[in-house]
Amino acid sequence: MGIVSINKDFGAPKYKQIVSSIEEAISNGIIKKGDRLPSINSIRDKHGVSRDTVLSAFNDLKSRGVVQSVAGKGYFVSSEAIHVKQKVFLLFDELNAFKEDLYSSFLNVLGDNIQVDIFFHHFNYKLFSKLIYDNIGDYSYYVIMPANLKDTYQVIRNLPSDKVCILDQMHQELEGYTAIYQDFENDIFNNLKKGLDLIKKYNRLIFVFSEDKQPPGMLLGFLNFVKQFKFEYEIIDSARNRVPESGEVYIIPDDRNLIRIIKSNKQTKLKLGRDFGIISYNDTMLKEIVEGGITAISTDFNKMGEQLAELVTNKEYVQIKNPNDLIIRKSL
Amino acid sequence: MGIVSINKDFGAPKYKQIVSSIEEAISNGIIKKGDRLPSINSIRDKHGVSRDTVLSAFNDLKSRGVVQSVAGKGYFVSSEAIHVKQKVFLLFDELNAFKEDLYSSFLNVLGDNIQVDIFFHHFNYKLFSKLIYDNIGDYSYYVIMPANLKDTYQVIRNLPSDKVCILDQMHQELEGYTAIYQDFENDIFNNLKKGLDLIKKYNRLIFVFSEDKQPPGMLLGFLNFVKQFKFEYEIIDSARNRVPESGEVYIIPDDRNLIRIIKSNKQTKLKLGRDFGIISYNDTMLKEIVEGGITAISTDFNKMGEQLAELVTNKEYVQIKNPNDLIIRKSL
DNA sequence: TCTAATTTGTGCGTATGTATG
DNA sequence: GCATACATACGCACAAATTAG
Repeated sequence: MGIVSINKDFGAPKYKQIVSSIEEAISNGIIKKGDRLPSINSIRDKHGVSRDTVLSAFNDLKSRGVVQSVAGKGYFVSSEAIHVKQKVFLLFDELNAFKEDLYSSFLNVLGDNIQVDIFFHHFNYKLFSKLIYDNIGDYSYYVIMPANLKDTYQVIRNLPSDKVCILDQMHQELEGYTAIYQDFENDIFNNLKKGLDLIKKYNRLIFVFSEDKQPPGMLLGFLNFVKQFKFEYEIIDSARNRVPESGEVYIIPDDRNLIRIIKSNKQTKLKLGRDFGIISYNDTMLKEIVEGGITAISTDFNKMGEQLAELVTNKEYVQIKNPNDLIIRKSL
Repeated sequence: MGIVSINKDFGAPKYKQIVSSIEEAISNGIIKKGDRLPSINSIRDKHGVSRDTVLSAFNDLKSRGVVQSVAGKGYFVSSEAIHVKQKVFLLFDELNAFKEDLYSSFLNVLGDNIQVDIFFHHFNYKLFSKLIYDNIGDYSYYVIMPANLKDTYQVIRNLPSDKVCILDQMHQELEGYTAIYQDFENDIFNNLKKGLDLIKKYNRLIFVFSEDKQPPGMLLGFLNFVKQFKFEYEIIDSARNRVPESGEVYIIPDDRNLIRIIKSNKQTKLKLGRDFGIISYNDTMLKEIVEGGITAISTDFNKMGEQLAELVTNKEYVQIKNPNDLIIRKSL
């Protein structure tokens, strides 16, 4: 295989494709400072392009100080400092408050010369698939939050696997990819266990769980917990029209349901954190002060954003479990 | 046989026949993503139509994201999703909680066959400018939130003015454009006036105003109010290290400062809504329940999203002042 | 390095049919 | 019947990008 490749990217001019394939070879360490580039004529013959096309590519690199030419000898790499402008494809499920932290810490750690484009699939497989197919080859890195969509591997495998990072929810079929994920099953189990003493004040756990939005691991972890510690429990998919009763603890991943419960409790005389409890999911600033503080099981979205930025810049192959913690406040 | 055929359908305009024959070729798999379309001139010669006719057909496909053009090379199929009838370019300032309502009601009213791409300029003029220049001609409608960036007209005037809507903050230089805006100066004045009886319980107004993020009209409206009703006042740019004192009312556009004030008040014995007051800006769900309810001056973001969707589908030329209201809760 | 061919991008002028009031 | 606006269609000219020889 040669260093240069042309016609991977249909839209780009040929000379730019030559430039970027050489830049890539340098950044991957295939060619190093002092190495000779293939001659102009050899590239012309091998790829069937005009001599001028190769020349304009080399001139581009030369004007930027990446290569130097020596008459009668050839072109040589003179600097490995290529400022490849990176573009990152960031595919979220939906827009919501706690992505603010993730996104802004991601951008802060990334440099200014990296462009990030955001997309949302809204839990719609066809849209998910279209967004990825339409953008194959256009980005230097793909960050994908598959949420609980199934069969995403069928789409994702069309991307270069060294340029993909799976975010938040991990699926078996995607095991081979770089990922920053939450281990929902163990996290909810361990964090409930961590709050066991406080939960024991109550006698009944209500999990507000929607199959469409929440990951299945959450449910499994919850069920493990109630079985192991022999709690009475109930699973409901919405808190609409639900009025809390004494001795109940609500575990609420979705903020709309959180508000429903708190508002409907205004009718009762129950005191939150004494007569009934709430454990929320995904911490946001406002939860620090709502009703004196809402207890939350939450991953550290700032940390997730920072680590993601490091992955994008360093292109390591790793699977990172993002830390998750129980933040105890007055609602429990 | 060529890909394009004209005069099968005598009723339809020629450019639309070209569009649909290309769509048909894509859906039949005759041309695929990455393939080059016949050149404009070749279609003109082959079918004896004007160059302009072919061009308007290609522009239609381009604005829908089906094809992309590369100057000097040709038109290339970039997406096989031919059911997308419109693509909308949506440029926000930053990602934050209340945009959730705006965005989701916008999408709900828009049909399924309209694709929306979101971008953020982060109050950075160079980024703002680059994002627009990079996407000229690629969308059928441009929704732009200039925030308080200056000289945006220099960039925006390069877009077709009938395909642009200015969102939220209006500037004099952008007066000619379709817009859904807030009249910050009058809204803050009128809403403070509406809450006058409650504000009168206190004797000093503190406005937490940052020039970088908040629109200048807000400050003007506030100053009009304190002058007309002879309130003592103070303007600070951050609530960091600020501890509320008795008799103060805080007007707080930014949620981080809101939280700072509420948290720092835990040190004091002051009761919110009696000893000191808070008026927040931009209502979100959680403000209904924070500290028993935070009073907010807020525009109706759901309404804004709905009206925006109507504008995009009907392409009317209007300037709409989005309704704004004082939502009185216990914090005042 | 120069010239040429091809292609897109843009602007201007003109003409025709259709819908609207 | 008349005036106006709009979409459609055509022709021409020139600029800029790409590629080839």
